[in-house]
Amino acid sequence: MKSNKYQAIYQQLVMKIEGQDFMAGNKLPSEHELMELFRTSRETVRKALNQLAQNGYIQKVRGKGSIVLTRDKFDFPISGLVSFKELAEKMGRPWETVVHELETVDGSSDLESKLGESELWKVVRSRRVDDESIILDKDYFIKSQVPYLDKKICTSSIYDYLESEKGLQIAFADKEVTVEEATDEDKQLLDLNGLTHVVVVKSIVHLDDASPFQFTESRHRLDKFRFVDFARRMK
Amino acid sequence: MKSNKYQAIYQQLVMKIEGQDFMAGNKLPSEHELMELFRTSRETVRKALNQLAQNGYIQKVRGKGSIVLTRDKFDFPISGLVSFKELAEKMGRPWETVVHELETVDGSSDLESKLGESELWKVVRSRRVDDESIILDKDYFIKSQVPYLDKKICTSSIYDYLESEKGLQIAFADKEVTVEEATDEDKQLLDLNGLTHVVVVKSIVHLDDASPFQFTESRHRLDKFRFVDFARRMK
DNA sequence: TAGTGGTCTAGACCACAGA
DNA sequence: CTGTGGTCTAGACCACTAT
Repeated sequence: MKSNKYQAIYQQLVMKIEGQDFMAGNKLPSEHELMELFRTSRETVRKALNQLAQNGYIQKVRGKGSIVLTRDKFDFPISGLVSFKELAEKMGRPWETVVHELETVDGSSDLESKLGESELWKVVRSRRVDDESIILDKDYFIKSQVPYLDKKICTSSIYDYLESEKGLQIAFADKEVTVEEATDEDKQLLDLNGLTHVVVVKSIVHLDDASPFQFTESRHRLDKFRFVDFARRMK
Repeated sequence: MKSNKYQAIYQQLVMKIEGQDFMAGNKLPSEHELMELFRTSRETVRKALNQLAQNGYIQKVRGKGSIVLTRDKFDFPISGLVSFKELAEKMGRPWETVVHELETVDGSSDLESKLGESELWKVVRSRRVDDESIILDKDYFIKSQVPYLDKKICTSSIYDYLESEKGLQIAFADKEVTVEEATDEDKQLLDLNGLTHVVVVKSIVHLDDASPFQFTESRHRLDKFRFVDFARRMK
């Protein structure tokens, strides 16, 4: 997809690792060997290797080499930016989205301070898997960034629409995970089966130019929640 | 501390950002300017800037510059590797650690597959803040990596001991966050106040040479749990 | 000692934003 | 058009691991 040399090298190495051509526990070819193999400079090889290390494929050890790590633990990777649609497709489960609200609101002072705008879209959706509503998503979008929305777009994937139709590029998100008592709204729109609490993931999503454009509150049924993180000590 | 040039530049820029010398929303000096300012090459400046971007201090935008981000949301950063001691000190609260178990065990087949060893230390500790036990930590260390442990070390910080006394360098950790029903042990050792579930953070910690050496299960009281994540779309 | 990854340099060309 | 960041090169020296 990308013409970048180091990304192409990264992708080829990922395929070889996932295809077990390079086994976990073994060492990757040295930077010098990869340099000749891909007919490129060492810094370019190193960019690809750094990306592999950041994504948990290898661990680089000075004087030794790059060790391939086991990826078994990552059968269900949610770390990072993952939309419900991507998640559901990864799980290979039939899923469904129900739109409960789609309206324009004036942001409360709380939301305004986070998004810096007052005209917002409010979208409330529940997510059904195996005939149970297990996630309640409450999204707020800045209307100047997202002038148009309809029920059909909300039912499929708003992100797909924004990226493909509007050319908006999502860059990064701050997330906060807590547990709260279930509200009346939660009890009404989710199948809680008597559970008294929900896991709440709040996030602020930013665009490529660093401007915030979305605030999301995702309320999960306790027993269906799982979050995977890969933390790396950066020196 | 480090003689690396790019880390020194990174640290100086962090100080200037946190000291508001560079204000949020404004742009950092361009790479060319920083190059002359620090009398170094552009790639070295870029290494420092990439580190700033990864840690959420700036957002780099092609054709424009590097924008300083607001850090208000990060008043309570747990993302990454944070020991209970670091966390408690950051909160500025008086805290206490109670050691319930400290013994050698043969790893179950489940643990062995994760750590690849059978001789393990098992340490069970609860963490008290404001006279309430809110976290139950169950740690397993590989005995060949950590030959000696005693109650005193467990009461303060095992990590401090390992890093300063044994020279072990922690490199990265895989974490998984879920919610489980409280066990009898949870009810006994935590002040649950009738709560029926606990947040469970399981993690595998690796050393610099990529070998796993610790498995931890950290069980948190629901209402005292908070996890902050900073996810960045890597292209 | 030979081989590994870590840092650093001085240059080059490209893609993009803005006046 | 100029200035910005993104990629790439071909070297150099250093720190560490193994033998």
